[in-house]
Amino acid sequence: MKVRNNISNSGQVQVPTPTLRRLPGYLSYFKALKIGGVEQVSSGQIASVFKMDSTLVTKDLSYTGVKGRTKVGYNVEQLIETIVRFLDFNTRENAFLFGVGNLGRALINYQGLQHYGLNIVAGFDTDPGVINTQIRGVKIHALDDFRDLSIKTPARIGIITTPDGSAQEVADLAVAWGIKAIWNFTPQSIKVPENIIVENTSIYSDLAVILNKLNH
Amino acid sequence: MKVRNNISNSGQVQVPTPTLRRLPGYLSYFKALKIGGVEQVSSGQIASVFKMDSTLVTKDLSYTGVKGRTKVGYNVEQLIETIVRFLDFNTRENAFLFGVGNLGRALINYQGLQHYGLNIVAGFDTDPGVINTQIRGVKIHALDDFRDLSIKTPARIGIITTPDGSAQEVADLAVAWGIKAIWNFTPQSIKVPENIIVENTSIYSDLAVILNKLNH
DNA sequence: AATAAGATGTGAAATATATAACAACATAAT
DNA sequence: ATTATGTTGTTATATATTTCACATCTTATT
Repeated sequence: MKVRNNISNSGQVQVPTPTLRRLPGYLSYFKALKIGGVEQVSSGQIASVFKMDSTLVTKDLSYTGVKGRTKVGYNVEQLIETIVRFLDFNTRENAFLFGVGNLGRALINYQGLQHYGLNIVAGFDTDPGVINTQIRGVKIHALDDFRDLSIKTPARIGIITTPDGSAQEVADLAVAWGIKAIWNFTPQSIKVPENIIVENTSIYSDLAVILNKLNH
Repeated sequence: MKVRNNISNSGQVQVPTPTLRRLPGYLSYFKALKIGGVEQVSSGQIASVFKMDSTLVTKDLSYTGVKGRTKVGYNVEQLIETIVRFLDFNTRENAFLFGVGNLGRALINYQGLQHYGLNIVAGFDTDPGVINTQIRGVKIHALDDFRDLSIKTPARIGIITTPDGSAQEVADLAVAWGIKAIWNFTPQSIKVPENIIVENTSIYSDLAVILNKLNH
């Protein structure tokens, strides 16, 4: 008999990916509540904002270990702290960014990522026009300097925002020099060794869903 | 007894959202194959590239109506055409973009969207510095001009790339003047009437998944 | 004090999605 | 021609996720 029950090998509860993907949305809402001076919030309120079932909210939150009080709801401050810690948004994780085009530049400029634990420590490109420039204090290097820099300032995450055609090439390089997880913003599918994590952020998937909802 | 069986009211088969989200990925791969001169591809090949079960690939493709040939596989050209039509990437859908910051600019510059059926016809902002400028032929207007423009050149999709705080305000305006679907790139949750479609593109969700995989 | 009402939290049921099993078939090899 | 093999496509099973039902608890009201 196979037992899974959301328990992984290490004995930790395996969080469903859909839950993991919803938590940052809640978090943003809770932060807005805090700014508005709200101290308590119920699963019903949350559910109505996100148009979902309130018990699903409860279940999602229960994974983080936060405790609510009957008839009162959850403490906003506590929700924020617990979720931030649960998602590792409080730890500082270094990342390299490959491909400083419009999207790459947008990501570096996006202060949000820093507040969510992601520290882009350097950018890389092949265009002499951007090499040695700085964006918000992040220096852009020639791709050839990657090896040296990855020794000096190691990073586990590589963000790929190159033109589609270069994605695989850059990914190979990144993996060769110690990147453990690749965040791929190109639509290109990337082949990596078994132990390397790849997360694809596909704008086109979202577009497909929108168009489908609009037309059907 | 409730019957769902993936059959919607209109009698059409309801496509699972996960399938819908995977199809653009396949499409990109098929386009690359075509450029490489490959004419046939099997579900097994596709599955190995995307590290998934081959029957799931078959199922996904079957929704689009494309037919493969036993022992041969699918015709690449045919796959591309069928998926493009299935996802409505061949129709031209107008969109307004609100908030011409780094991300907004990146999206307008991103030719990809045009090739996937999305036509950003105008940008809006409140910053006098960008109003009346042009990005790749897309004119940026004052937010106040939105009403007039939405009458002249109607669009069904509104893309929100404003600072978080303005998202709701802009969404209200967009809905008031006829936008049917909102593509929200801010982490802010947005309240809209029942009949309006909202699709949230949350970078933080992807980040949460990456960090979770890295650390657990 | 007792009762009512509104909330969390949990275990069971229902639904959705993915995997497995296999039949049907087309091509290549013998 | 016949057999072997690889591949599609479909039905059945397993797993994952969401919803439902309800017990429990906390506060407010009578």
